[in-house]
Amino acid sequence: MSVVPIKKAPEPTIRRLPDYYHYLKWMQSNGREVVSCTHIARDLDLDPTQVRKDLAVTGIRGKPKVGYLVTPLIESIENFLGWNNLTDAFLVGAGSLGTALLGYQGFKQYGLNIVAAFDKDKRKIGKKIHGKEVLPLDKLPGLAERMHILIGVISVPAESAQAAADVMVEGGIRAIWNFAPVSLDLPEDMVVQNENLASSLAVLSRQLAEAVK
Amino acid sequence: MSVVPIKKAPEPTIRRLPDYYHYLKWMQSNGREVVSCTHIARDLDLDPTQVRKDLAVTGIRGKPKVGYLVTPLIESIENFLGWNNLTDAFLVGAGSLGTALLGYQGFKQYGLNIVAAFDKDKRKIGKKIHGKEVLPLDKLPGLAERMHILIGVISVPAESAQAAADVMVEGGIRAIWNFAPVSLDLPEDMVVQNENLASSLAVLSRQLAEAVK
DNA sequence: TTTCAATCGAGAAATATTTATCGATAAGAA
DNA sequence: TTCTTATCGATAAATATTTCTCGATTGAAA
Repeated sequence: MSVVPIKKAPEPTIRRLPDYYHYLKWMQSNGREVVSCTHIARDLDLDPTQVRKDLAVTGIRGKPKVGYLVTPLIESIENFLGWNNLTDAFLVGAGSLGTALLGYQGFKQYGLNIVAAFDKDKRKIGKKIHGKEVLPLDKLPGLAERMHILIGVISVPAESAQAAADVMVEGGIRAIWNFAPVSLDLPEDMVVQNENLASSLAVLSRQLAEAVK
Repeated sequence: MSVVPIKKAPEPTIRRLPDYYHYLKWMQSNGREVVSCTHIARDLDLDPTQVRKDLAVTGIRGKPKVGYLVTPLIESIENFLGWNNLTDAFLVGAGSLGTALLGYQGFKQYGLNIVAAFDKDKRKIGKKIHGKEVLPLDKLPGLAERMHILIGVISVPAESAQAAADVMVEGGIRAIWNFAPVSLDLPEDMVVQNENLASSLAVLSRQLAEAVK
């Protein structure tokens, strides 16, 4: 009965939004001021109607014969994805993957700011990685609560992932970006995204097998 | 008219296969010999029928009342995904992401073996990263052809990605795993998987926004 | 001013994917 | 042996997503 301000969009659409975003940023840096779905579709190898529907979920409206104004469209996507303001996050697992994630500056562009790293390995604790100190894992709940951290990144081996997730839940974290290849057992109201390099590789392998058969 | 040995499976199914695979490996290491879709579904939070259909694409057959034998099921998935034998790959872009990918031992489990890295930056050329020498980019086509390399990994910044892809095409590479946030313009018969961290982050951001609204 | 072409937005149709239903089968208990 | 239960495989139904169609709108050219 209540008005729902955030209507749910299809996941495939949300997944394509960053592609549009990068494309539009590119257009913008080239001085382009307007762009139509037809062109976006051609360049990104998609269906024009699909592009139109995808962009529509962000609330933007285009003009017939012209298309969309690039800058407002970018803002609309940023706003829809919450990429216009930084959200602080904690990372657990300062191994090679964790180190790479800590060093990747690009996340800021996507509204994610990893402010601290945690590990249970005493040899790693105290070290600085890309300017961020590695803290003992048992400090996470207290700090997360105090700093109102909402997002956690898990980059530990599969066998430690559930424990890392539990600590995050304890600290009041609401969303987990999980790079470990396991499915986490979490309370209903938690949000999870499993980042699965294996999945993409699976699709690639399969398509390659079909292509060279 | 010809018999097609490799039937095409839905992409969502292929993407879930690695999850089953990891789960089954875990079951196997726990000494489990049989497992049913019902159990897999419960543990992985999926629909039992969906699990059954997914596994069926790999060609396995289960037994009523029992389920599937774990080991043959694992082999069936490995076989379907081509993970039972290593495919050599080249990587272009020895920056921080490239370094992380070169250091990640897990890919071997997924049939991918990165054997060499390439970069156009002279300061990086000649260096060894995780035991693999960084070679000049212009050597790629010749080497790829000679070594019959089929898979290329792109971990360069967005603006260099198309050039990297072109070099790969020139060297006869057939499948590209693209970590740069751009859509590549490639010949029809090339296979591409865009690995988009931004996509997952987009979904995570959106779900978090909905959850805390 | 009128005509034309490009594009949007909305809704319909087509396709893909997920979920439900049901008869058949196999293992173990009665 | 017969009954019961868990599960499979196949098919049908439901849902989600993509693609198509078409009238309306806008800007630019005639």
